[in-house]
Amino acid sequence: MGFTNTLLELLKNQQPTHLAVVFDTDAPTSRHIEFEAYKAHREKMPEDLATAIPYIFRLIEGFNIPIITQDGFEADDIIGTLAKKAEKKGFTVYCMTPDKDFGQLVSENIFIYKPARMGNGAETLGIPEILAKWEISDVSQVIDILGLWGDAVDNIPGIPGIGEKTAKKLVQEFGSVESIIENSDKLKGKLKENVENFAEQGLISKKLATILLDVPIELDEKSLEREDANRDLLEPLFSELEFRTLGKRVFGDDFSITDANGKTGAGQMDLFAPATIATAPADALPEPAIPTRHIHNTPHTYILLDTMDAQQDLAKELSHKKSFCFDTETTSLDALTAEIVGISFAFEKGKAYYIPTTADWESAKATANIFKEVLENPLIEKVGQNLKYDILLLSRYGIKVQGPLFDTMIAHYLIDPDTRHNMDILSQNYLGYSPVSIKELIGPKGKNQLNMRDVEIEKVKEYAAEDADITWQLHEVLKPLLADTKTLELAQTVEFPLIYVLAEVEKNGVKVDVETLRSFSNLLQADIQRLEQTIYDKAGAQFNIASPKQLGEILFDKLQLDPKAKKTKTGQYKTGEDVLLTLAHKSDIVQDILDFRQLQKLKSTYVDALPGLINPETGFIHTSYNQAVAATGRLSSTNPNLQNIPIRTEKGREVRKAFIARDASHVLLSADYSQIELRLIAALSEDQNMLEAFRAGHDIHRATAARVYGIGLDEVNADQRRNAKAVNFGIIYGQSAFGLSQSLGIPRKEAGAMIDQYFTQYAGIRRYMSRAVEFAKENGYVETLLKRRRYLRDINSANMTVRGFAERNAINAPIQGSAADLIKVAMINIQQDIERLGLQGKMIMQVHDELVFDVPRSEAEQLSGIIRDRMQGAIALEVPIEVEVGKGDNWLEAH
DNA sequence: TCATGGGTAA
DNA sequence: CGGTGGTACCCATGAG
Repeated sequence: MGFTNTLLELLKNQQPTHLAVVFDTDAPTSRHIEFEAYKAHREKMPEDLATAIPYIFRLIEGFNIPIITQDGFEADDIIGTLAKKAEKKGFTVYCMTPDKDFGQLVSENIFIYKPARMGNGAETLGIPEILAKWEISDVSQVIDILGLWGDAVDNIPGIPGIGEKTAKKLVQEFGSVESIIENSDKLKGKLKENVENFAEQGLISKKLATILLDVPIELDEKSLEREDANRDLLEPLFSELEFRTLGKRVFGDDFSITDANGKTGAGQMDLFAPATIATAPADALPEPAIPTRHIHNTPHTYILLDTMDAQQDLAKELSHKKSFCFDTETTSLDALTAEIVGISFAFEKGKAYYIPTTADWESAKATANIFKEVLENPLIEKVGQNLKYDILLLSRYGIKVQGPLFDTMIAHYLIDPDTRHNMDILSQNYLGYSPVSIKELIGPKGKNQLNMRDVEIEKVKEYAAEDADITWQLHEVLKPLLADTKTLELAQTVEFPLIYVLAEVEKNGVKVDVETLRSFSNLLQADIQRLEQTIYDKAGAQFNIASPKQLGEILFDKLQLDPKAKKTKTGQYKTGEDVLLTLAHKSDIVQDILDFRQLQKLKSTYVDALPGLINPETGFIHTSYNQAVAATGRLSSTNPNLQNIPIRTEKGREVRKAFIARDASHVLLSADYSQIELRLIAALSEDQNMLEAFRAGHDIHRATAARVYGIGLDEVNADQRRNAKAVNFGIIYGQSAFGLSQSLGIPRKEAGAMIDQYFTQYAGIRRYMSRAVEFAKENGYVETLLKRRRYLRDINSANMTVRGFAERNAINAPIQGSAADLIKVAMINIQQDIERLGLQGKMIMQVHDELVFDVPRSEAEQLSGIIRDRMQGAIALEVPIEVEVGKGDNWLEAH
């Protein structure tokens, strides 16, 4: 589908006059001959391509596209050579292939064509885009970066210790791999060492990455001229593959599947996306690459309002608007300590206002309060980028923002969750406009970075007003895109209203008992020291146990615990928990090390870190929820991450005891969805057996064990239940038989048999899984109950690992994402009830399937009921939803 | 400051 | 034949 879609889109958008598809052949190329490792890599090409290729050829034949191959040369080289020749003849050339492969080729007439992803228009990458993307001054330097950094996909090694950032920096500074090697004396330390020791490898990598432009092949443009598609060939193919939508797109609505049964093989089919080359005469090119727009070459009216009269006039004007954009400039990124420096407003393209405030808190508050009425007006929509920040900030100034929201960051998160959503990138991509960088204003990150307040007001005005202007413009672009992707409703009914709830939860904060943590810390410290000593004694040496490097050397060099010890890619021994566990029987030092690690982790990450995160003003911990990072729709939590507080081990649970109610008159309520993901998979798959188990109120893991082992419910023993539980969870994530055997410590065959048996019993679930993958292959995305989308661009990849990843996501994203939908709806409804009823209880945490509240004892019962009802009733489903509500003085008791 | 290895949660 | 569930966050080390 990747190939098919891309092809259709190209034909439609670019309307190429000439087109060819280029393939590799089996014949060895110079790279194979010169570089052994590369050869090995290339020969590993998956055999399932073989099943796909017949379809591909039929498709290409159906579209009447010539195929070009050349023994001894790789497709990229052929395309490169032809592209250069075509360029000389005045053609505009589009290469469809990853940009890292073709970056070096891009020139005036050669572009990389990137097909549209849903919600994202098709792009052509020209010189400016490549330069910006790679941060280089010349397109040929793409291969220098690959020479240094390498490329895992194509098995190009690069130079060890040099990642993407370092590679870019070095190339910026020295220009090429050769020059870096020549000037290696200007480098320092390990970097210098690596460049010198691996110079040869760097050069080889560069050569491997270089596209050859001297393939002995002629450009016969006559033979590449486009011809009409051959319907007689394509129609049966589309029918066979069940490409209904595509068929309609190509042949119009009268196309229909003729034989729904002839679908054998479609499931395993793999349509890969070979590089294609499309050419069109230069004068027929519809749109030239747009030069980057920025503040200096774009007309704009940014107005500084520094008198109260002018500010009041603006406030009045805003009060008549249905919608406006606002943005605050502050002294810090932390909304709970930041102070306002100024506010900007925008409501028409190209025009914005900036209102500065003084450093004095009261006077800043007075200025902000001029806009209190419009900001609190429940009928006016507020547009912004990351509005949660502004809402939290303003709440500290006594302004309670109300009304519908439109957050451009979250809007884009719904349009395409896997990409980035910061304003600069959105502006570049959707407006073709490059905003003033914050770095230009306050300097680069570091100790010398200025405070927004230290910057000249004129400059801040330009920056701040531009921000509001861009955000306003983005909102105009993104809103229709939300509609196009059918996510507008999700945005307006769930994600945007949730912003208020999250702001509230963050503001409420969690109380932690510092004393509990301090004394626990001391206990841990004593244990850690004892273990340390034991380990030194057993090892016969003192070393830093927390250093994987030193630990590996002790275990495998000195103690020789495993002659076949595995190493990481940097040559260190692997010392992860799974590795150590397999060695536990060889020496009891291993268990000591594991214990040491556990305690050390607990102490440093939780016990000692949490007190430092208490806000001195409030005495509470205020985490920050990010609503736009997890591609499945889940929230994430930072500073601290309250979503990974230990619970599985005895000692870990101690940490939870330190999370307490705000005072003796309050208690914590913890409400937990029970097995929500399994219930959702049952509902989505409509598997009758699993639905029945839930409806009957059975323990689902026990019920599964009974089915898988073919025994009665009460005959299930603990082991069988444990195994069944592992399968249930494995299924959700698309775990393999190998994975299951690992996590259960049983032979792979046994695990495989269990999975087979599972699917026999729960045939609906197997059907759901293949349906999800099919849907993704057909549509390029999957969706949740509330139509939250996730695009899976790799779903048709030829690379088994990459494709497998996409396939697992196709199965998992709707489940995990629907669970996220559910709890988000519940959160909004609960918060509404709390406000409507004027309750004092507060929502203080969300942990994916759990909500925690800090409530007056007198409200505990009433709120428990509300919470349970709202969580159970969030979305009506064909499966009963169970919520467990617990109560206690601390989180552990409540959970 | 950055990369790496490791570990925690749902 | 080898590799074999995912995401997100945070910590310490080691070298700059």
